[in-house]
Amino acid sequence: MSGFERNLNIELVAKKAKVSTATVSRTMNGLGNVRPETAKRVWDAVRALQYHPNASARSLGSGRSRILGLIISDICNPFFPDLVKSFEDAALACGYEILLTNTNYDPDRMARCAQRMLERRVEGVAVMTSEMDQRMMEELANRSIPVVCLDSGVVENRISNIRVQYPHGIAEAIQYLYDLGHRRIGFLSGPANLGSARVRRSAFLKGLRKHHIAIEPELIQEGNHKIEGGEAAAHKLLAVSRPPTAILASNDLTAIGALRAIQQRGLRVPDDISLVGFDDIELSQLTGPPLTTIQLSRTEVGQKAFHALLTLLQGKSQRGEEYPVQTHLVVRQSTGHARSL
Amino acid sequence: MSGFERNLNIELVAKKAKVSTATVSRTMNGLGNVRPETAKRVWDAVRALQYHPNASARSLGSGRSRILGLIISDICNPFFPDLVKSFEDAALACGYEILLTNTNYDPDRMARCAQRMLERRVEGVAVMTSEMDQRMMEELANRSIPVVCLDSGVVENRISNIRVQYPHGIAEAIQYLYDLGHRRIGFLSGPANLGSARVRRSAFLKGLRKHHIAIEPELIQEGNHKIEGGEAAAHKLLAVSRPPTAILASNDLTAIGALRAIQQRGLRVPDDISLVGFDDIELSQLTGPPLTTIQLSRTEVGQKAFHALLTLLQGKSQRGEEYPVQTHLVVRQSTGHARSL
DNA sequence: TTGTAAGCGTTATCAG
DNA sequence: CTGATAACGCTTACAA
Repeated sequence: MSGFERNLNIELVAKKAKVSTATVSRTMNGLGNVRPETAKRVWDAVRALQYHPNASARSLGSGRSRILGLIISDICNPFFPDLVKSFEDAALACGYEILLTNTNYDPDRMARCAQRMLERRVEGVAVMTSEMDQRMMEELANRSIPVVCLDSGVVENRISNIRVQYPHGIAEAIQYLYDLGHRRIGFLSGPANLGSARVRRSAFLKGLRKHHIAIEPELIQEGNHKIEGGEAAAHKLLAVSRPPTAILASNDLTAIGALRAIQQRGLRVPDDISLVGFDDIELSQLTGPPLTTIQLSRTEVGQKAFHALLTLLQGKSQRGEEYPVQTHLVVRQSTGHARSL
Repeated sequence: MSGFERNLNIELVAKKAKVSTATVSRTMNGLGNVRPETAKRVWDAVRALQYHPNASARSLGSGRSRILGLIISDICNPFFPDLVKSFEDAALACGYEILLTNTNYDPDRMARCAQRMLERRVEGVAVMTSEMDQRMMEELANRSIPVVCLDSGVVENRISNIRVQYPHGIAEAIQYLYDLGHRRIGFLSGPANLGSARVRRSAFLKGLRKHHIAIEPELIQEGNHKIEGGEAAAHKLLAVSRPPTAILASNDLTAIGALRAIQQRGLRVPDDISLVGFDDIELSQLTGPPLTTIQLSRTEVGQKAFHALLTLLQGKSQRGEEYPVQTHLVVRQSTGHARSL
């Protein structure tokens, strides 16, 4: 039952099934041009020996790795698990393996990620982070590897882009706050060096202008997209001479930090101040009070990223495309009427 | 600057550096037996061509994949990201690549995970989930692949185990509740078919016995380690004729569900009822009130899992070992004195 | 220190 | 429908 030959390979299977290695290969790859009887003998041998073809040899022989790269910032950031899962499930369903790498927000590490992708000869890469650098893009392009980015803005040959429609959700949020009587609205931005954070910020500014609300620099504070950063930034925001009656945060973690800061100062949400997050991570339903936030479906991003890649991979057209993903306001309990002064 | 030959390989590099392919290989692998001058020529060529060795060919040629498998249940379960990250960081630092797979709590999918591992010829596997099945273990054993499990209990040749010391933390929690005057302590278990859930449950029972507290079946309800399950189970627990004054949950998600149920019933935590979670996921600091919980360091689990594998991989000894990971109570604000009746 | 050449386990082409 | 056999790109004795 156990007791095993040194190296189980296609030849042993062929021998056992009394066919050539070519026939084993054809059978296992379902190429169809094998007589059913023969195929059965092959499969019996495969099962009996518990044979699993060597993926490296397969890649080398066929010239196809059947691997897709997925680059994210940090799996511990609650934004990513859903995205990873949906991308992976879609890819697996199409017979692709995933090479998942984390940049940890570090350009050096991003370079290593890219290198690992190249060494494994991935057939396409989804870059769901903004640490992407130019040199890496070139190396991928030189090798004709399709890429899909998140919010990069560029669409070229073999480069597609998932474009999150920030303005829509943010406009909804500002309109909602405006209707509740809020006129002084603060913003807790993400780190200035982060592309998506900049886009969120400018969508916010545009929203204010639409309502003819003057933009006051002191009402915009920079966080780091983490709880601590949001907490610190919110403290600054609350310390100004005329603090805002409502705060919009660049992501939910920032909002949660703000929630903490607000409560530390003895203020209540939403009675004293309204708070709106961004992303709608699981966590935002669980805070006290549950967070009003702008939803961005990570599942949708992951699925679209995969399909964008698949299209580039199978497509006759090399042209990249833009895939929009909508955002919209989800009202929960962290927002309410502006307190009359 | 761009414009690229069809297939960049070691031979092109050798040609450019005016050496043999063997020398390129030796240089890039840092085997040391290359004259510095020669090495420089090689590296120059590598850089100039932007050469990245083909990992598949490498595996095939050397007979070593340099890949470690990591099997988890579900990356969206907040228990796992920390574990994955610490395992991965440790592995990367030692030059190993990771093949991460999710079982989604599904035995069929677990089988596919195992198959993918086998095809990729991973050098070791960390099975951090309990869907592990016997057949898979045998296939791995047949191929002499080291395995490290989480809470499996078995330690054999080439099989190590990370043993979480549940009893310690649970005893601490019960002692703590006991000192606060609690005598009726309920338990929200995990799914009965989950190994680690069963271990947690029996550690709880043992803790009760130590304090001579009678075990009442109606004070033990089964959840599913998710929020909804905890919520439903807690409702059952609160509906009995003499409800408990304190509840211990099998994991934090369950406790969070319980928190919800308690509040839905107009009760307050900890004034009316005390609540203790398990795991100490990030989230447990963010609930209202912050959750008293039993900490289990996922980072430690991930690191120990990797080192267990490394030991098995490098070790002269084939013998598996047991690696304990301690748990301990973290008191926050969801626990207080038992309400006098 | 360097080069030559035989694998490694597949796939794919080409005959039969 | 099936079988030989030449790639695929690297590593690693073995020779020089």
